[in-house]
Amino acid sequence: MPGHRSTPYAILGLLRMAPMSGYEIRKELASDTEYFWSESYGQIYPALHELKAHGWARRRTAHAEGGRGRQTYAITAKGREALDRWLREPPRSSPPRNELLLKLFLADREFLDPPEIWIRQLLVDEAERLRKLRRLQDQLPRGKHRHPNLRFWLFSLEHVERQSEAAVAWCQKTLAALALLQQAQTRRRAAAHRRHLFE
Amino acid sequence: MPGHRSTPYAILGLLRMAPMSGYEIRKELASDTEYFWSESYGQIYPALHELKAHGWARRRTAHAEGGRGRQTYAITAKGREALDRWLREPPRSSPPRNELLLKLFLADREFLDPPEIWIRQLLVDEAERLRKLRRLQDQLPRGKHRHPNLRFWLFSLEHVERQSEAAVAWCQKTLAALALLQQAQTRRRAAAHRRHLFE
DNA sequence: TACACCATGTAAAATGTTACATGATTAG
DNA sequence: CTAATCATGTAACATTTTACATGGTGTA
Repeated sequence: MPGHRSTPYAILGLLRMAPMSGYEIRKELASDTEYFWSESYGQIYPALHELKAHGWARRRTAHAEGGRGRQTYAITAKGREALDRWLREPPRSSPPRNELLLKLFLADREFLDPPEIWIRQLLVDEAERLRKLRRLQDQLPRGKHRHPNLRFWLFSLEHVERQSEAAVAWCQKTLAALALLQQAQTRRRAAAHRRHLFE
Repeated sequence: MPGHRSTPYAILGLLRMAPMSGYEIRKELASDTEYFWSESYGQIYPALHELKAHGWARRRTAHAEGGRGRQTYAITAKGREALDRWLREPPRSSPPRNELLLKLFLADREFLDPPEIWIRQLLVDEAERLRKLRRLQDQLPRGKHRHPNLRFWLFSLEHVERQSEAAVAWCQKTLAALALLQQAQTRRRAAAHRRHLFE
């Protein structure tokens, strides 16, 4: 497994919890880890083939001859070793890319309305995310979920929660600041209009 | 300019502030926007050629015949229009990918030391980032920098600042929780050791 | 029967980083 | 003279998304 790509390891990590199909992996990633990790089918299926080719996972074809049925993958001993090695390496952080902040940075004076709409939208989204997150945090400990390391999962969710809270607070403060700027702009324009009328 | 790639527009945005060379663009992106945006040379130079091909930027070859000298790019009227259109579109957000949180999620019970080291490191990094950020926020308003929209730049920096603060708080809380877990683990192991001795 | 969802996969395009090649200019 | 920095660029590789193709299974 060359390169320092994390996709195969993310999948391997899920397989260590339980044998799974590509479709199920997708679902897990779209629910349990949606706040900090995701993969598309275009990544998952090729990665599963690689894992099999490396002997890190075993494939079992459930019912139906000819290979079209459901394919379940299980981690192997070699796979466990590889996963352990990877888990011990320090996590890599990706270069920051936040298009909203870039657009704010590049925006022109007098360009107030679009940012206001985006930030309002972000506020709605983050508030909704926080609600879902807190519901999940509540359900997790008492729920049907038996994650091998619930405690660490909760650490991860708490990180996301704090990021979301910070985003909400920023939105509120920035919307207030924008409202003041808009008032000033409106007054300036009205004054210009009056000057125009009486000239 | 096909696709919804933001690189050419980020560059165009810088060119609207002042004509610049590829090298200078790199430097701006590595200082002014380092906290929320960056580009590598491998992106910048091809993008500049595309901008020129689209008539969104004009190139002037400074001194030296033969094309090897410094190449300065300036935005054109068409470029301004394109940038304006792009700036009005809502920002796209990228799917979340945080390898630290993924590793925590995948970690095994009893696997306490590596996460502790990573989080300690993150705490150091975020604290340093906060210091630099706050120094920048202080210098910006009174400094030599005459950004066309200082106010919005500060909004962006404030977003990063709040994210950093949230990260620092999470690190501290999580380190404390980990320390408790480690103590419990040590006690468990000592007990096992005593059982072993007296058996 | 039709619709929703289960399920696997590929190809192409888009996107991005890294390493390298090349040479000029400037400060000590 | 030498090292650092200025400066432009390309090729190879790595990564990721998107769109498409294909068909099964359960249920109203």
